[in-house]
Amino acid sequence: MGVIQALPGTRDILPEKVSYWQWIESVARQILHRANYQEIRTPIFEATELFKRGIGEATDVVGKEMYTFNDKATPPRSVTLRPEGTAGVVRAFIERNLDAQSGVQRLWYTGPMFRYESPQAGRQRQFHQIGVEVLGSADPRADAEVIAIATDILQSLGLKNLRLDLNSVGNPEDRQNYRQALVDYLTPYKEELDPDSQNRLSRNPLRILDSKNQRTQEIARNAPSILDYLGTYSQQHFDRVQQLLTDLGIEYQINPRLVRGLDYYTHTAFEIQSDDLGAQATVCGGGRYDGLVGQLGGPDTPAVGWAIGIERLIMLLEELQSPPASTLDFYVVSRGEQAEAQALILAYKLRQSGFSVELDFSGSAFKKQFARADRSGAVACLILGEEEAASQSVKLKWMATREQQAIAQSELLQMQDELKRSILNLRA
RNA sequence: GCGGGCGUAGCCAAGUGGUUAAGGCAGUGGAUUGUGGUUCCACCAUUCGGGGGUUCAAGUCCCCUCGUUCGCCCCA
Repeated sequence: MGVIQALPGTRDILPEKVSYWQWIESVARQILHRANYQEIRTPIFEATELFKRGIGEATDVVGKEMYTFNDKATPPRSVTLRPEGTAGVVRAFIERNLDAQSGVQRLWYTGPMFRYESPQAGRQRQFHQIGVEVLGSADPRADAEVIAIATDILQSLGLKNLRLDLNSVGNPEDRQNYRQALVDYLTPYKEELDPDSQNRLSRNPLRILDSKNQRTQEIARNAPSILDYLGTYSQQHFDRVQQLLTDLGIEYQINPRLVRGLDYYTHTAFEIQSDDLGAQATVCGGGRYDGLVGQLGGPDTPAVGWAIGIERLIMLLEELQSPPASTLDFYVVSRGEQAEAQALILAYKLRQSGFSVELDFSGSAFKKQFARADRSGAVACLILGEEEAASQSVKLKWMATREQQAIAQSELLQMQDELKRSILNLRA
C-alpha cells in the first residue's frame, strides 16, 4: 500500500501494553536492588569479534543469526548488534577493570537484543531481555542465589506452572570425555537420525540430545548421560547447587539432556519453561560460564548468570492479569473560546498540584465530551462553559455518584487536600 | 533457508461465481437550549494486500507477487 511498515520481527510496544513492561521492570528492579545487584548499561552494538570469540563460531547465534554490518570507518570495521547481553557485560568488566573493584561483581541489565531469525510466536528479531551476571565467584551459592532471584521475579509477577530444568555440563574436560562417549553411542544409529542431527554428530553432538525429531529422541533416550561423566569437582559443585536449591524450597528437575546453545557454559545450566508459550517455551535461560572472561582476554574469573525474555514473559502475563486500570483524576470538558482558554489554565495548575488531568480538545457537544470523560476512567469531571467562564467558576462532577457542584476556580485550587482524599476514597 | 495458515474500512468481522460488499466497536452529526457509562436516526470501503488470467459475470476459481502468522532449525 506504500505505507512503511515496521521491519519483520520488530514490534511497536503500544501504550496499552507499556504497563506490562513497567510492571516487570519495577518488580525486577526491586528484587535486584534488595540483593544489591548494580545495573550496568553497555552499548547495543559491539565489535563483531567479541561475539565470535565469546559465544563461539560454531553456534547458530554466531553462524547465522547475527546482525552484522560494516560501519564507515576506514578501513571498514565489522560491527554487530548484540544478540545477547553477557558478552558485552564481560567486555566491560575486563576493559573497565571491574575485577579490581571488589571480590564479586553482581550486575544486571535490560535492553534490546537482535537476532536475524525468522519470526514466530515468542521469537522476534529485536527482543528484550533482563539479565544478571555474577562475576568473580565459583561458589555454588552464587548459582543458587541467581536462580533464586529469577524464580523470585517470576513468582512476584504471579506466574505459576513454571518448570525449572537443571543440568551440569561439567568443565571442558568432562565435556570432552562425554562428547566422545556420546559419539560412540550415536554413530551406529547415524542413518536413523534426522538430517540435522546427522550433521551435528561431528560438529556439535551434544545438541542432538534436545532434538525434537521423534526418532532422534527415542535414540537419545538411551544415550549415556553427561552426569556420569562429571569429574569430582564438577560433581561436588552440582550436588551442592541442588542441595542449596532444595534448602531454599525451590523445586527443580534434573534434565541431563538440557544443553544450551552458547559455547561458554560450564557446570550449571538451567532453563525455566512454561507450557503456555507454544514452541518457544523458555522464559529464562542461564548458567555458569567460568571460562568466558579468560577466553575474552581477562583474568580467569568464574561467573554465572541468566537472561529472561521479556516478550515471552508478557505473553504469559497476558493470560493471567489485565494491565492496571487508568489512574486519571480529572477530565476537563469545555466549550466556548473563553471557557476553553480557562480550562487549559485550570488543567495546567491542577497538574502542578500533582493531579492527573486530561483536557478534551474536541470542542464538540458536551454530550460527546461527557461520553469521552466516562470512557477515560476519570474520577471526576470539570466543566467549563460560557456561564462558568463569565463567573470564573467551574462545575465539579464526581462521575461515580453524578453529584455536581459549582465552585470558584480559585477555590478549587485551594482545596487540594480535600480533593485528593475524595479521589482516593472514590477509587477504592 | 524450508513447510502450513491467513490477508475484506482505524479495529473485529460476515461473505465460498450473479444486481447497490452484512454486522459490531471506534469516529462524526443529530433526536428542542450545556451532562456520560441507556436508546434511536443519519454519515463512515466505487471496493475486498498488489498484479495478471479464466468467465457473459470474481472478494469468491487459477497463477505470480508482497505482507503477515504458525511451525522446522535454534533460542530469551
